[in-house]
Order: sequence, then structure tokens, then C-alpha cells
Amino acid sequence: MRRKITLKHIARELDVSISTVSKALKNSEEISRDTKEKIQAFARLYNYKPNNIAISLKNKRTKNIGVVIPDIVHHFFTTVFRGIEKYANQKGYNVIVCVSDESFDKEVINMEMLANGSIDGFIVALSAETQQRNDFNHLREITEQGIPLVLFDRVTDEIECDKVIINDEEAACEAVEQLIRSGKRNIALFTTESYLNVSEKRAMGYRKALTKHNIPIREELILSLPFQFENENLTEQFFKEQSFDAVLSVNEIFAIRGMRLAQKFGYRIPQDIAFVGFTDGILSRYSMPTLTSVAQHGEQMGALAAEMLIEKVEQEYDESDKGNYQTKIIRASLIERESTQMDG
Amino acid sequence: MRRKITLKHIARELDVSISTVSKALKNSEEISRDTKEKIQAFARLYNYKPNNIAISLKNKRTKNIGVVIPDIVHHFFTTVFRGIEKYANQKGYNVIVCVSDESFDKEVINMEMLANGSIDGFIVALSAETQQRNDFNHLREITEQGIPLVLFDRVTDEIECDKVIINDEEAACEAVEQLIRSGKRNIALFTTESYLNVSEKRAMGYRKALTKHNIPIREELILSLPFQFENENLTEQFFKEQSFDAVLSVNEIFAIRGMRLAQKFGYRIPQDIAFVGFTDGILSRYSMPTLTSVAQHGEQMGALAAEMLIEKVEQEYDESDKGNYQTKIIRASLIERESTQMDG
DNA sequence: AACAGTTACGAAAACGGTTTCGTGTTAATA
DNA sequence: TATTAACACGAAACCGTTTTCGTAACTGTT
Repeated sequence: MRRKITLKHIARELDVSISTVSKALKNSEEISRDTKEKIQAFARLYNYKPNNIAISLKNKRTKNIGVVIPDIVHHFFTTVFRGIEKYANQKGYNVIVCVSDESFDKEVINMEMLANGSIDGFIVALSAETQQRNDFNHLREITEQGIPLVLFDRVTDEIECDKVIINDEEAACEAVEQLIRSGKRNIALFTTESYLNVSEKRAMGYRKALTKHNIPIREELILSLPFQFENENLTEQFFKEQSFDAVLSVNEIFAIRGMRLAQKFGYRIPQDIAFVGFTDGILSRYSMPTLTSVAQHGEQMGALAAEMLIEKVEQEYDESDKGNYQTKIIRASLIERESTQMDG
Repeated sequence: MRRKITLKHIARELDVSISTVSKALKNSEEISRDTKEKIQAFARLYNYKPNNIAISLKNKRTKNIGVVIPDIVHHFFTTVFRGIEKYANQKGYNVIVCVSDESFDKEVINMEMLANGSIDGFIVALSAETQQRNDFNHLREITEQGIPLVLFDRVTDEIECDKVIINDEEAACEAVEQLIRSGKRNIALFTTESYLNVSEKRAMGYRKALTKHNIPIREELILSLPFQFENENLTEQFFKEQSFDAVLSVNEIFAIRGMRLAQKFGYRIPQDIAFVGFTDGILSRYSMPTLTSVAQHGEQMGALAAEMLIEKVEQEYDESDKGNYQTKIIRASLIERESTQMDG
């Protein structure tokens, strides 16, 4: 087994000092041509690579960024992650992922683990539970320690830091307006039961659009579904009791399940009921019929978050920067597919 | 800004030595009760947490594991990742993810980056390009340096290390046999164009099943599709030219697209054409009709890989362990859904 | 009073680098 | 020839821990 070689080994072998070796490998002007060549050749031969940990300790920079997301088996988050990873990698950073599993405690524990030197900054989407409890002390801790933090998608106003979000309310509003424009008037909303910032905003957009077009908001057309579903009863009941000609869903799954039931009940999509979902994921593209969906541009979001974070990480901290935080808004776009296209 | 406090700060403040502080915080018997209490109280007050990087340098253990996968926006890999992350986290490890993007170079670069002390071990699924080139020197480098490595799913015989795979061949064989049992005789295979170990194995299983049941293998019923598709022409042509009553697909997407086309051409599923896919992902569960699929138990696979890795990482290296590698095989299982259930 | 045995702590090395500063040797200048 | 400058290198500090070992100050024994 060929163990990793260190500066010390090279120094001993070549009978020079460690400092000389270090400088020679950095091609320092201080070291003579001959010595440099000798040392560099030796280093190449034994495939010397500096130890990242030692460098991190010295520089107080790890070149790691911590990403904390509620779920990894989730199209949107993986898409964002891809954006983060690509940008970070290109800038020489590695990404440590922690999954909070929608749990407050896990989110806290994970962030505390990483905050002790393992990472240079955080990119976080809050867990559902964190949003529900409205407890953000762990985030406050982080920022107070001067560790850069970027929140995306699942954000909070309680914490001052950089943020990247999409124009959820507006996008929902536009989606509903599009439905109205195509002649729909009885538009239902499928939303999540648990408190999520984004669901709330999308619901706001839904209401706004109806109001704007003088369509009364009927609370009975708003269906709140639990996160962990598998149980179709609620939705089935809704189909039986309510009559509607379109559905806006705050996510993809609820829309797909809705379409399935609609078909089961013999409705034609989109003639009888049109569907629009959020999160333009893989299901939207491959469902039957394909689902019109609000694209959240996750990859772009991730890249932007990474860019903002790395900029903060690399800029020497300056007291005057304090409070110099931005919230960037990515414009969602409606991807029209079969579930709304009447002419299909 | 409340910067992180170190042992040195505490020592200076309390007028004791750094060693004393370190020992006191570890509740060492060496330190007097009074001193310990004083130091511990102070540490608690200022929320002292030891610096991970310093500890890593000292211990030559990072408590990080590196995961290299071809793609993150991919249901199977994220599922495996979840298994890895859960197990690792529970054992106090963090996970650094690198995405090779199916590229050999990225795989090599990422692994080299991490191999210089950033991680204690690797869990890897090979990129398509790596498998194609048959070049595994980067993996050899890793193992020669004594860094534990576990390969999963996309593995190679060229490297001696721990591995976790599923019984691809057998599972494919069983899936086809199930089709045969339901009366299908003209069974097509949708596979990938690029060389992937797993696709090959699944194709083997397909052939084996037919042979076993004395059904001639017709090469024209084997359709190889490019990875990046979006172009349905090949598949459409296949539908027009060939006649078949069942399809085994080596992945989920090809099956879904096949079902779509089948429906477009007016075939009934499964009466006219039955479909079975691999990778029991989200599409299988939500497609119309739902897709019978071979479940690869990704989460279990990930947990197992993490378990094997961490065991190797934590056991003091002993020359006699060399070559003591295992390949664990997870049994895939066929999840039957509408796309094959005649009685549906 | 002399000795050994605790007790309670500090000094220092180590992990693997980077960097500042000091210095012996040589070459250039007055 | 004396002075200075440039060159090429090494010593040592530092990043934040852990850990071994040494020792001063007590305690207890005879």
C-alpha cells in the first residue's frame, strides 16, 4: 500500500527543509532553479498532493459548502442541487449534503455538525417542521458566527440573509388567469395541509387571480391534502361532492393523482377538467396526458444560490457589508402541455 | 459578530493551559473538580464547539464519506443516496456528493479532489463513459492508497473492492418469465445504446428467459436507444416495423415512452402489449397505466454500501484484511401493476 | 525529617501544511 | 578591501486540537 506522501517525507528524502519543499512546489522565486526542479520531479514521481485538511486548517477555508434540504428523493430539490453542484464544482468547491427529512431537529443537528469548521457557508431550504414551528435560532446562530447563508425556495423573513425564491404568488396567479382565459370558471385548488410558505403564496396567487376576474372564491373548492398521502379517499370525496372545470395544484403529485381520478370518473382532460401543476418535474412530462406545469427553474435557482454564497464566502468580511443582503427572484414560467391545451 | 471560540481563548481567559482546557472538557480524571467545573461552565457559556478540521487533521479521520454518482436528478441514484445518507448520518458521518455527469474526466477529477484527505472512503457508481473506456486507474489509485471503496450498481470486475449490486440478470429473466407465463411470446427488449454493465446483464437475463422457454431470440426485437432521447423516431419506427406483445425495458423512461406510443397507435395495455420496466421509480407508480417494474431497492442498497464502507473505515487497517472484499447482492423484486395485469 | 506516592497541571510534540523572517554565502559595488 | 545587495535556504510560528510525559506541590508514611 502506497501511503500518501507529505512535505516532510520529501524534505527528509531530498535533505532540504520543509519550507523549501513547500516553496519549491509553489514555484517560489526564492528557490533556485536546480532545487525546484529536483523537488518538483520528486513530487511528481511520488504523486504528491497537498493534504486538504491541513490547508483548510491553515487557511480557515474548507472549500466545502453545506447544502441542507428537506428531501433528496424529490425532483425539484435534486434539480436545485444539480445547479449548486455544477457551479460550486466549477469554482473548486465540494458540496456536503444533509437531508433534514422535513424535521426541525435533523435540520438543527445537521447544521450544527457542519458549522464547526466543516464548511464555508450554507445553502438551505427549510424543513416543513421548521416553518411550522417558526423557530429559526439555529439559522441566527449561523449568521451571527459570520457564516454565510443563502436560503432558497423555503425561506423566512425572520432571518436576514441572501435568498433565492421564485415569484410563487405571481406564477400561480398567471396560471389561474390562463385557465380563466381558456373559459374555465370553477377552478379548484389542491394544496398541502402542512404549513409551507410556498403553498401559502401559491394559494394567495390563486385567490388574487379569481378576485381580479370577479370570480367569487369558493372555499369548498380548496382542497388541503396531507403530505403523506397514498390515501385517495379525500380526493375521491372531493370529486364526488364538488363540481369544477379546472384544477391548480401546488405540486405535481396532487395534480397527477387528480388527473387519474378525473379519468376514472370519465372526465375528459382538459375539456371537462383542465389541470395545472407546480414544479415542472419528470411526472409532468411523462404523465398521460402530459401536465401543464409551472417550471421553477431549479437548476438556475441552485446556480444562483451557489453564486451568491461563494461570493460572500470569498469576499473578505467587512463590517460594512453587514445587512447587505439580497433576495433574488426567479421568474417561474408556465409550460403548457396537454392537460390544458383544448386544441390537443 | 460572535466568532467561534477556541481552546486557546478559554485557556487565556481562565489563566490555565490549553492542555488543561482540553482535558477538562473531556472530563479527564487528571483535572480537579473545581477546575473542570469552571472550564466547562465557561465553555458552555460561550458555546464552545471543537473545530472539526483540527480534529480531522489530528485523527487523520474526517468523518466524511465521498459519494460519486453519474447523475443526481435520477430517481434510483437519489434513492440510494438517501440510504447512504441516513446510515452515514446515524453513524456520525457527513456525505460529500460529486456528480460525474456520466463523464470519465469528471469522475476522475472529483475523486482526486476528495482523495487528498477530505474523505475517509468512497461510495461510487461508475459513469457510463468510465465503463465504456474500461479505464479504472483512478479507482486503483484510491484502493492502493488504502482508501476504502465500495462500488454499487455500476461496478466493474477489474477492481477488487467491496461491491453492492442487484441480481440484474436473474431479475430480468424472472420478469420475462412472468410475461411468458401470462401468454406473451413476442417479447421485445428496450435497452440502452451506450455500454452499461447493468443493461448488458438485464439483456442477458432477457435472452436466458427466452432460451429457457424455447422461444427463439429475434434480434430485431431488441431496440437500442440513445441515452439522450427526446427523439421518438427510433421508437416509432420500431412500432411500425415490428410486431410484439410485450416489452421489457432496462429502465423506466423507455417503458413509459413505449406505453405512450402504444396508446397512440391504439394498442391496449396490457392486452395487446404488456410492459415491464426496471427501476421502480416515481414514473412507474404514477404513469397511466401504472407500470410493472423491477424494484432495485435503492435505499437498502445505499444503506448496505454505507455500512460496508464505514466498517472498513473504522476497522484499524490490518494487512491480513487485504483482499477480504465482499460483493453483496440485493434481490430485486417485481412490482406488478396495471401494465401487465390482464385482469385489471 | 526524609521518602514515596498522589494530585493537578503545563510543556511540547504531533497532525500537514503556509508564511514570515532571519542568516550564511556569494556577487556586485565603491 | 570593505560594504552592500541579492540569492537561496532554514527556523519557527501558526492554524486548533489531542496526548504523552515531566514536574511542582501536596499528602501520608515511617
